[in-house]
Amino acid sequence: MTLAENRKRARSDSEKEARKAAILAAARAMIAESGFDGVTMSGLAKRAGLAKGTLYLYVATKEELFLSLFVAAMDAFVDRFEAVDDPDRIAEEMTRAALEVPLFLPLFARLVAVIEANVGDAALFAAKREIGRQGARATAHFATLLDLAPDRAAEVMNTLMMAMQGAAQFDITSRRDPAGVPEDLRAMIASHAFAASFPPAARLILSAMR
Amino acid sequence: MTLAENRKRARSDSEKEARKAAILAAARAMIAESGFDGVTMSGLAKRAGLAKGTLYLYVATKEELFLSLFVAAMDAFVDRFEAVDDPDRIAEEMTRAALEVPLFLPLFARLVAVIEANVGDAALFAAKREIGRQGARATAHFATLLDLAPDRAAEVMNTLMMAMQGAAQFDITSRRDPAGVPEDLRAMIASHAFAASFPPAARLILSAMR
Amino acid sequence: MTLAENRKRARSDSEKEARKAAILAAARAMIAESGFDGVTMSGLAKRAGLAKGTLYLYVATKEELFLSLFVAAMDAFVDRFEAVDDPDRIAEEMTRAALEVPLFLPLFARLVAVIEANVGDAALFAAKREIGRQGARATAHFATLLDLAPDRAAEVMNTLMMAMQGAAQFDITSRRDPAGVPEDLRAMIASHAFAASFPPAARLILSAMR
Amino acid sequence: MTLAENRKRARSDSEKEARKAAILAAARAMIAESGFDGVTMSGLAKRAGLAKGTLYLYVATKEELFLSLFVAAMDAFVDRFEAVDDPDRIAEEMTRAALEVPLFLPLFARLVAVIEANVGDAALFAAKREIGRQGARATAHFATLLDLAPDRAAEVMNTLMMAMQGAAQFDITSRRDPAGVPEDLRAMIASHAFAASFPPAARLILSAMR
DNA sequence: TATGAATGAGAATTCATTCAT
DNA sequence: GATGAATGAATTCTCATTCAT
Repeated sequence: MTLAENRKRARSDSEKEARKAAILAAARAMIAESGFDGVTMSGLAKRAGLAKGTLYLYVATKEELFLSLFVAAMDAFVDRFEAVDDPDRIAEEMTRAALEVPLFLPLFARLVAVIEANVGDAALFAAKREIGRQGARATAHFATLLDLAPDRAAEVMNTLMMAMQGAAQFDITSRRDPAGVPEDLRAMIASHAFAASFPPAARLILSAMR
Repeated sequence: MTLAENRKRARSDSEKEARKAAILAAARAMIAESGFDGVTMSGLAKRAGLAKGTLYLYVATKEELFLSLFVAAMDAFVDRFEAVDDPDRIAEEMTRAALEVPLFLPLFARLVAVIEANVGDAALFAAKREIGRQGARATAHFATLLDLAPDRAAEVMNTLMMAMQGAAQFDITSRRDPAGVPEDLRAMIASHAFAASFPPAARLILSAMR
Repeated sequence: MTLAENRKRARSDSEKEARKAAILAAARAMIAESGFDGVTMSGLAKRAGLAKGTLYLYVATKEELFLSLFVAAMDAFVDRFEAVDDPDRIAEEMTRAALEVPLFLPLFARLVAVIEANVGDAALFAAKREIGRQGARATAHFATLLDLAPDRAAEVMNTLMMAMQGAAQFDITSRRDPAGVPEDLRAMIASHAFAASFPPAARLILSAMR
Repeated sequence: MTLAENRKRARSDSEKEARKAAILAAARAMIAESGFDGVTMSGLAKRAGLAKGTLYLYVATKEELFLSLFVAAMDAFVDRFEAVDDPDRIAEEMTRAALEVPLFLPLFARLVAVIEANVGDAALFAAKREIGRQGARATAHFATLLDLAPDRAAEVMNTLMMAMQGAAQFDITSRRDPAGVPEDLRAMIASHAFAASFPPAARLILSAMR
């Protein structure tokens, strides 16, 4: 392998990654602006400054793109979780992290029923592996934090993540119709907001440790 | 209700309800056969022995239909939950009920991200009210069973339902690809099955009561 | 024929006519409110306080209904034209009458391309006869007014009615988009208003008489 | 353009225009065969040898298509009008041109009540501009031909075009039911044929110039 | 006569994805 | 690699009209 080849390949690789990153960024912007249904491949191509065909050189499928976004968001979420060092603030910090990592919650809520349902096996399994690794990372930190046996830590962590999944769902509903909600349903729907629903659930689950 | 019976006009209210029920039944059959995406309004009309236009007299939208199915399933689920009388078997009985009420879990998993996302406000709010009532019913029984204060019961019940929502999601994944799963992912995916994931989570949550 | 029968029949007939008139009135109101496309047979039935099936006992077709409305409007228009007694004000009075008889212009504009295109032969020919009579009535008055030979009067009258038909068309356009019209087209579109376009054309045509 | 030629991608602008022209041609053929209502986007796509989606790259709406056809016909009509050089034959030549430019009359008759009613603003305004230009062209030639002041020429031209609009409407009726017309209406309906109704009207209008 | 449940044809349209250039 | 023209499957939903009751 010559230096020239090397350089060329390297340049091309970094260019590719830059492109991919630009595409993901454009996708995030589109989602923020017009929601998940507002993302179309044509629109995304335009926004990323690419031709439609070119986009497909970097992204195999729209759902695969969402899956990439989720994996990245999950990664960021676990990063933040690993930074938690006060065992008494786990529920609060998980809540904050979930709310603050962009798109983490809405992507999590759509992960299975929407995204996985439209993704090829290869991409799905690759993502599963990565998500598994991230889960293990979180579980390990959790075990350290609370000084738990690995199995026990996994059990609690799983329960927390299930509850978070559920809370992510309810959160979608609670964002619907800022005002158009009938009086009698307002309180119920407001209570579905992630910031309101998840912390008590997490605390309850964590309290089972004592 | 047979095709022949269907043919006659539903003049009274009870006939209309019977027709609506027949449509829901046909929908359940279609889902069982070809999954949620396999349900089309034309196909459903044919299967129910109705003209397309007639179907629309009873069902405004495919998603509204799914919502009706979920409300019915939720009702059946709560009925079964109310029949539980042994406080030590709550986790097991919830699991059984969830698995045995037809379509309860897959509808629950799709409730927000798929169904609610495509339903008109009116139908959504009506369903929310009904679901709220059912939740209250479950909570009341739960409070009796464990002799809890209403607030405390609601908190635990909410947490259980969130975890069940999450477990319902993971369950979808675990049903994917009976065999085509790579060796290294098999265990993980198997562990996502509702029957495997929910009971320990439920037990953990309930254990926080003691 | 007994008195009783007579009464019954008479009552029934007058009831029928009252019904028909109520239907036409309801149709006029619906058109005024939501335009021609806003008129649906269901909506009309509801508005007229009838069941859909009952409506069809009085009106064979939606377009036949519009045709009835036009014939009535044309009748009113000719009535007003017959009241004109100053030969120097023909153009002005025709314009006023056309604008003031409710629905005359929009129905006239849609008469052929929309209404006749969807009407059965029987109804069409009946309407044609009636319209022919009304035309004759107008022509006769016109001949008197200007002291013209019948043929000559018919020729001028025909030309006036053709121009009025055209002006009725353009008038529809000019009512479109009160404000959303681009600057450069505003003058043109405004000049298409019936009140602006028809009088000079009528005057020009009438001037050929001198 | 044959089907085979159609198959290749229209990359350059001129290729695109050729494709658009091929679509218009196919539409004309369909109208000739089965009337305006016989034109469907699917049918048109098939006939033009294109996929439905491809058709939509070139034509946004069926009505927009008709509008394009009218603009083209109007252009051809004005071209023919500009070739008229004998001021004494204006009425005759306008009549011939209107009858001989394919689809000019039926499109003109449907222009407002049918076509414009179903076209988006953008397309409508673009067409209006073009039609305005063509009208100006006709008016200029008319002024030259009769040596009229521009305003006066415009006034007469407008009147002629209004009458032509009206005559185009009546012409539709007169083409209805070759034979099924009742005896007593035959003469009236025959007299509505454009060739019969427009020339005297045009002559009358033009006679006002002398 | 009145009712209103049932009918059903059908046409428009979108957008993810492919592939000729 | 990049481009963007071409593809086409697949579904929704309306509403005038009919007809069983």
